[in-house]
Amino acid sequence: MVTIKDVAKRASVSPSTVSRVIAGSTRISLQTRLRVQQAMEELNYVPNAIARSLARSHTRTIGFTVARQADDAFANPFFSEVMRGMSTVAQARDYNILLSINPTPEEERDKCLRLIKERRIDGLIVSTSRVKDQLIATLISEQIPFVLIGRSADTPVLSVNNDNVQAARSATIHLFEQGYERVLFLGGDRNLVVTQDRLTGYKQACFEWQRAYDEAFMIEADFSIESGFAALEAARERGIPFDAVLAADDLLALGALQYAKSVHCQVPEQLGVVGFNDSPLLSYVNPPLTSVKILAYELGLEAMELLLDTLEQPAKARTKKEILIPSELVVRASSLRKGMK
Amino acid sequence: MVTIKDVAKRASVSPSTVSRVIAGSTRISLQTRLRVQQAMEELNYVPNAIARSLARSHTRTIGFTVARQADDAFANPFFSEVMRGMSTVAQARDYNILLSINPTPEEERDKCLRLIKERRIDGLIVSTSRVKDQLIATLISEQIPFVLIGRSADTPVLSVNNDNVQAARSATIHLFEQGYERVLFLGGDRNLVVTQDRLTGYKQACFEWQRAYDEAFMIEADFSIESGFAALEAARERGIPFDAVLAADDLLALGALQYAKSVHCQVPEQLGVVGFNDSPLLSYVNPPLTSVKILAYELGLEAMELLLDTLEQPAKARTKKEILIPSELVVRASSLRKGMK
DNA sequence: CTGTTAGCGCATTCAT
DNA sequence: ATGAATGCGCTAACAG
Repeated sequence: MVTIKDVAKRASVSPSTVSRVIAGSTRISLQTRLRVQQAMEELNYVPNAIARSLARSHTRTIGFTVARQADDAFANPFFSEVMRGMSTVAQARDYNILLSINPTPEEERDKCLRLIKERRIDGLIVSTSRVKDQLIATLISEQIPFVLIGRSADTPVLSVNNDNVQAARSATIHLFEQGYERVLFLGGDRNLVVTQDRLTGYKQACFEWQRAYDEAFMIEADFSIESGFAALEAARERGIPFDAVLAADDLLALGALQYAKSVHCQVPEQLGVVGFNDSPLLSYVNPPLTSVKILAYELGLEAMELLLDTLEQPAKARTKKEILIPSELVVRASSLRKGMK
Repeated sequence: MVTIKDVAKRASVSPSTVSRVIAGSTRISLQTRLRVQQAMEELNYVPNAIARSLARSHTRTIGFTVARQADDAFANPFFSEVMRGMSTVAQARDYNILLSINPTPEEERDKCLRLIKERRIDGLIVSTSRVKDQLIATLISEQIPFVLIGRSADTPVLSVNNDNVQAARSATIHLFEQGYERVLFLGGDRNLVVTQDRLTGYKQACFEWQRAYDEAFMIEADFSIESGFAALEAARERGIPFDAVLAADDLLALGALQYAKSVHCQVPEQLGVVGFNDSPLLSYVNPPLTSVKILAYELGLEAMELLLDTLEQPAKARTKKEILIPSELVVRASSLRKGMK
């Protein structure tokens, strides 16, 4: 392995001089700079990032953590897109990404803590938040630099989120405008902040349109087609009337479609359905599904940008910035009763 | 930050002793071991992985690289699943994963090389291979430990692959069995080894069933619905007759479905369609799409296992092991002319 | 502008 | 079984 010493020798300077040209110090004569650079090239020298990290006590690598529980998620392209976004700016700003996929929130918490304490990462991007999020609480109390993709329900933190409330509200109103009377909210895990926010938006729309809201209108399900199906079946059995469904995820929405088929109920004529995430194949299901498109790539991008800014200028970190990324309702047949738009 | 010295002091031993109990050395009296362990806990000590890496000259982190070009790919859950698989064994064996997403093969090559030379990673998992793959060639000549997910067209390397040839063969035969006469191969980038292997399987089936094969039967497209659509339209315009399509990807297959719809051609009656990857929503498109299910999770898992084994026992690395993961044809309506199975 | 010195936190000889 | 000494490769005062 070729080290800084080898370069120094070849350029007939001291190691510190080499270190300086690597760091791009200005107080170096053009002469020696050139000589050193040449030596580096001739020797094919690449600085050892580990040694560097040890000396400077930071690593230029960012952790990205996913609690695999919250992931229908990891099965849909959402995370891939987030990663692409993060990667783009990481690349541009010369950072690396360390991936941490964990089966449970507990393991996630321990793993992240360890990564930090081991000094493997300088900061963290967290991808899902629950109501009393252990990870976030720990991160705060340990003063670990991080940004959340999503929203923190408890303490304000640096975060970039999509406008779930607004999006759910628009989607619901869209259904009302299409003439649906009783919209059900078909949500995922109640403890996820996303679910809560979407529910809030839904309620808000109900309120604005002066539609009755009842606890029974919120039905909870896992993020799966089967679960969505089952939830609606259960709702019907309990005698809850409805002619539309706002699903907090496309899989759930698909479950609603399945349900409709099973009870010979026409979509969109007798049942309107809207999903979340705008999964790629959605235009090809039958009927094509209306869905809220979320800009996952942008979420990842902004999150990384925010974190790196914070890391590089700790002073600015005082204000707990919260970035909001707008989403878009992609209207397709499954919610178009009036054939309009 | 609490270091090994702090622990040493508190346990009234030397730093090297602490280092030994961390490493699990046997030549340590139970007494002192206990004392040290207690001190570590009391101080909440976690070894600095960077310092450790520098001293031992390896990092216990593995790079995972994706050339974003080959990725329809990154848009479908394939990569997510691969990562989950990798992550599972990494976690179990106490390794970390460094993510590298690159826009082009060239940048990918440079980035990976750099990660290695910077000593950030001990080894690499590569996710797509092309015909004269620059990355792989470089990796070999630089003697960098890596395993390929896929197959190397040029030199034998450590790899874990799914049985593309066999899978394509079975899928094609399935179409023949269903009574289709002229099946077209709708492939992605010709330079991808996957494409080639699937084409080989397709040809093999043609040969076995004594069907004519012509270069014109292989049509190339990007990994997108539109491109698949366009490719079939072009084929028809060129007067190539066909009544079935084996698509090397689900998106392409969907393009075929679109095409069929546009020319009022019934699927599966007048056109049989089979895809690859078994994307989650496929059962819900119309008609439900037959597709080859690939065990991406297993691919990632085996790849990581293989790489770590190699890293930890360099001796075994001599034989260029190639693991094959079987896939499964999931038959749905889009290819079921005879209503059988 | 450049060289010298002293760590960064840990692992690993070599003694004892 | 344990301690002292040295080095991993680089950065960062401190001199000059």
